[in-house]
Amino acid sequence: MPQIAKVAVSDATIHFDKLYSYLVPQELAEHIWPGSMVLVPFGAGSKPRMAVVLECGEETEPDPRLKTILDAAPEEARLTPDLIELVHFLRDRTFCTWFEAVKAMIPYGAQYQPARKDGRWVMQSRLSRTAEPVYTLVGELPQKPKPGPKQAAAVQALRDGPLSRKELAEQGISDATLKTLCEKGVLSVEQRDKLLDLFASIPFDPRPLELSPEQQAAYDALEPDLTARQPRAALLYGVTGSGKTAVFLKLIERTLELGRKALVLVPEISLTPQMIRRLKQMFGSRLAVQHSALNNTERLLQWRMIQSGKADIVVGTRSAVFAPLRDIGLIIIDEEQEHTYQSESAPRYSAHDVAKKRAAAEGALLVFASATPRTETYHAAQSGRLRLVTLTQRYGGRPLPTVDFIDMRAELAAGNPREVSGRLVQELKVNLQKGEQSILLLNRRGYRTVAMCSVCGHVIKCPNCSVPMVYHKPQQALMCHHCGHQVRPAPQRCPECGGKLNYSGFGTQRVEEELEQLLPGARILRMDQDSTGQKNSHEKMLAEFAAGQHDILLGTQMVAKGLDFEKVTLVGVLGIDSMLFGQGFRAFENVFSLVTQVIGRGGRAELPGRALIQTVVPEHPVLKLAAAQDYPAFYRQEIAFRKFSLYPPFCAFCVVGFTGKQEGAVCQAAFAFARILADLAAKQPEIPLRLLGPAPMNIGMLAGKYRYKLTIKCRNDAAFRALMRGALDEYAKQKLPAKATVALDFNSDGDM
DNA sequence: AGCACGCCGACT
DNA sequence: GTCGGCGTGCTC
Repeated sequence: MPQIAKVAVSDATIHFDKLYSYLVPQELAEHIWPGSMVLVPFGAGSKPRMAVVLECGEETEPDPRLKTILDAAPEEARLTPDLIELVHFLRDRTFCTWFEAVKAMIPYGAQYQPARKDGRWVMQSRLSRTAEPVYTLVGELPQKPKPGPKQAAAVQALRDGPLSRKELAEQGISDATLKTLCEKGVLSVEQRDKLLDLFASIPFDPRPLELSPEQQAAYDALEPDLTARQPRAALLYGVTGSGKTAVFLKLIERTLELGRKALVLVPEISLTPQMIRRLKQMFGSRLAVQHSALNNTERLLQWRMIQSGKADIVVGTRSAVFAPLRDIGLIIIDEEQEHTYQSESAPRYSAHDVAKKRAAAEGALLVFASATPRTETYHAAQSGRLRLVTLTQRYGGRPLPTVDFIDMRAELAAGNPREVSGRLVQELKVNLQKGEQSILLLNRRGYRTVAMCSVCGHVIKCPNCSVPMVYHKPQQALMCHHCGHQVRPAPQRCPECGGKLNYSGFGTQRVEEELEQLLPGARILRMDQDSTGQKNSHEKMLAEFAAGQHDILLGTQMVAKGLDFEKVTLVGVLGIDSMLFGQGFRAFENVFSLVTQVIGRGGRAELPGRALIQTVVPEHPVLKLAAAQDYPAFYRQEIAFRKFSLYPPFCAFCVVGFTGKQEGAVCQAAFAFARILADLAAKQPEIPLRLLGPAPMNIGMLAGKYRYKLTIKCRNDAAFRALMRGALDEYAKQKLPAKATVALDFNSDGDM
């Protein structure tokens, strides 16, 4: 009986994304299972495409038009049954295509591409180098023919132990130097699997965990949920500096004792090194890592390590939630309020939802942790759907920093044209004299943030995006922060009327310059996307600051996170108002979280901390509550607002986005979809929903594409999703989709 | 999205 | 009479 495989093909769009049946050739029969990556002929030209098998079966009389699978990948590239289940889950929840879901779960290196071999189409791994040369010092450097400085440096670098070619290259030692030294017999070289090298420098140094009574109580509250082997979820709400990590470590330890595995998610790469360090010290080499700073090979090898059961703990960013771990007993989502847990491109999933699904499937304990949880999460804890565990004491009983507001209206009235207030300058000087460090937060990069005509009021916007362009001093150019478009040199005259352009608004570059003038000799470290361009520079900068090489750390929200700095006693918050009045229903929550975090950076060790917040609305309740670090009060206020305005958690938000190059077509598509949806919804009045729009998105044009949205306040359940699926099918039947692309987003805070 | 099939204007 | 314009429809 002929074997049939149903596959999902790559590069499908939503209106032809379905499972296609193919004949399985005899010679591949052994290799094709659900989850197999295969190569199939597709379309009129039967061009080879990548696909993944989702169902296998037999048919007595298959459709004679069926084509035959060309090739299949080896077994190690196969999706496990639980990941196949997640593919279905993602497609159902995020309205992505089958293959988009598959791609999100498989690292690039495990993906394949079509290639031509001996006149046949085969699939080829995108990666071939899984090993790298490692050099070991085996002899002394002969002094006779005087060695060059590079050779000496190479020998010096290898005194502490073997290093890989990549690590040596980072120190400026070339292949040629290494080759010569090998020929001289000073070094030996061997090929080594790359995965053995990752984090080898961190020593295995387990120490018994000492928990404070409060931490122990938190652990004791969570431990029964861990041993229950049932789906359980909890919120570990702990104020900044209360030592949530110690509780995580204890829980992980217990998970491993139970013979199960642990998955730890962190919001961004810059926070992984610390988590890796602590886990590695405590648990040794059975730790795998998944995040975007790994190169493709590293990522693949870590992935294979997980898949083959050689990892007990996985730590990583959002996509690590798909790690092919088996028998997961514990999933931790640290800093759960961070928006990086939401994917902003297809599949538009949230790590929370995937983690919930996995915890349910595995009978695992899922722990959300934060000092400033999302309103939805805290609400779930309040209503008993999550176990609420609280840590209220700062480590070592340290007091909260004292917080003062600086009224920038008064500052302006007093004639200070600068962004940095007189009071803040005074305090910075005090810190400089005492040799203590300061952190300044300004969540805007660049030098001048607006270029406006003094005559006609025209604001220079990006030609591809409807956002003002920002002047960057190093490049002497106007730059678009969305698409990267540059105008160089920055114009002096209005392109509309020829009037003089005024540059205003403050970015980190400008404030850095002001501080240099006001505090001559101060060592200022500016940290933003422009200054952390190269790989690892972010980490290096934080390490330098921690080592006391700078007096002031000035930067965007990246300064609010990361290492603990013992000598920081002053925190300044600048330009927070624009965020406070920003769009999206999460604006207050985001401000509260950011301000709370950055204030918490100060006064961590012996020295007490203080913070200054510059604002034109010092009476604003969100700022006041952040200053008091009073999350429960903030929550009470926010939940009331959410309830009154019908925002999550009291409803779900579904944003349908329409993008395309012709505004007319995009707008028309949005209205057509709204019509279709309204008609369908009218037939099912029992499904609660409210349609808002269509309307242009907040950024009406991005990278040359017009953007419209249709917002639906709804209940995100199976009935609603079925309704949306129906609307999309109907929409696809009409001819409009050619000119506008549709995308659904259930995680949005009002825009896309 | 690509690609082929299909039915009307300017070329040999 | 033919080459090619891109409208329409399908992709196992």
